[in-house]
Amino acid sequence: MNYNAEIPIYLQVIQDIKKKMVQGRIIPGEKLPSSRELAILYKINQNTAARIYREMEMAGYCFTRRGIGTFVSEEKEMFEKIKEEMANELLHNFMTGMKDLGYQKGDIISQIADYKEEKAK
Amino acid sequence: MNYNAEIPIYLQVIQDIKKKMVQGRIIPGEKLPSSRELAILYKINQNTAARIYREMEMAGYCFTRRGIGTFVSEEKEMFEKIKEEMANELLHNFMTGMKDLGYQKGDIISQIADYKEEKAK
Amino acid sequence: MNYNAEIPIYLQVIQDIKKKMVQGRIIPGEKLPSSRELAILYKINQNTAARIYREMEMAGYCFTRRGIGTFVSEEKEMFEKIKEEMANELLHNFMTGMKDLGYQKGDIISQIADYKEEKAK
Amino acid sequence: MNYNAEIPIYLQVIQDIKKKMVQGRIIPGEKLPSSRELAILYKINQNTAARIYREMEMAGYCFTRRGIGTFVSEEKEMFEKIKEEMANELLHNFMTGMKDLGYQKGDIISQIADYKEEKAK
DNA sequence: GTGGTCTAGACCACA
DNA sequence: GTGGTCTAGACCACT
Repeated sequence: MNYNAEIPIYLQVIQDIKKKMVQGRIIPGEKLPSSRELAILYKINQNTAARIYREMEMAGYCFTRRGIGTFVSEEKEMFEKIKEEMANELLHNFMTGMKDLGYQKGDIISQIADYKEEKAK
Repeated sequence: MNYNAEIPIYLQVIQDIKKKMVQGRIIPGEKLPSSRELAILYKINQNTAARIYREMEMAGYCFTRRGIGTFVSEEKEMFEKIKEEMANELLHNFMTGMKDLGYQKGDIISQIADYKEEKAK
Repeated sequence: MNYNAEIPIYLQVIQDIKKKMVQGRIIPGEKLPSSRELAILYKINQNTAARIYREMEMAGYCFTRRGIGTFVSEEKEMFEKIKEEMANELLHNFMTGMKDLGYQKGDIISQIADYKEEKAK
Repeated sequence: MNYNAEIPIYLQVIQDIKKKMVQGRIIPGEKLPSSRELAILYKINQNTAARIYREMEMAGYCFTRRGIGTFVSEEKEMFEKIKEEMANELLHNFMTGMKDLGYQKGDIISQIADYKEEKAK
């Protein structure tokens, strides 16, 4: 994983894990890697890994059993909620940005229709 | 201007200036405020203001004449280029994000059609 | 038994055993379960179970006969002493806490009079 | 400040600060000590101090301005809420504990009426 | 081995 | 100076 220097690593990893949840690559109730493993996986420090799980737990994404491990929340509805939240945020940022640039909804839709994996910088 | 605590202020200001260029509120060749003035305008630190011009100059958006000031680049095509670049970046980030979440082009277009200034957090 | 994640399990178990002594559900001289059995009973680790008896023995609540088992202390007065100690500790903690919050004895008594199994988080 | 080894230091400090808020020794909107000062004040590490403010901010007790400092929340109602929460927790723990020991409401009230700064272990 | 806390020390962005 | 993040390394409680 390549980290964006502008955004805290722990947030980038959380984003990545949330994405995996939404995509179904991580399922409700599943055991997550131990914080030590997570640290190795993402090439980060163990403290940072611990912080990731701590924040995710506070957000309700997972829960923890001392000495056993960290587990994905079992509430399936949460996965849908995460998906919607992430989509809304993307949509809002995009639309606000495009309107600031002077594009109207029609322009935007046709640009999307034409969109073919173009590469942005 | 309200700053987002998560993103470096200098980037938010650069974004704002670029937006003004694209919208025609800043025109090619125009003299930009001194970094001291910029600092006051945006309520930021002078170091931050200096950094903004440094970065914008490196990106080719403006140039500096010692003792006179900082000026917007005179190449009009650049304005179009900036607009396209910004739009492409927005589009690419958006599409990549949405596809990561599992949305198809059709879903995305209909969501945009429904979009009505919803507020994301 | 539901364990509170904030407090060490061995302390929670000791508390529980002391409670049983005070309530008369464990009587003076009675043989206590082996640490293996204790571990199963409370769904805890054997090391934790061993620690519990070690700590209780140090406090004088029980004694161990090698090869035979661990027994509740035979001194009946101790049971009364434990009860008083626990009550005093509870009372002291409570009163100190409430006074720190600015409550006077009168307020406190009326709050207790009103108390009806409210649930704290 | 003497720390209880059983409870995380950061929680003990948060508790202490909350107490000061409730007692009016810290008022709404007031600037809190910088994390470096807090570290010295409480003889803890700067990271621990930072964590304290981070958690307090997430709980809504204070807010932060980068480069400026951390400030107590300006919502006065929150102070009352904290006081009630802390009192309820104390009350609940106390009553549950006393009832487990076999005391009835009447006994408890008379013990409180007799209470005179006795010292518990 | 697993989560949780803590310290020490460093670097960054912002004022 | 102020908040924020990160690493490295250590120790604890629990399985």
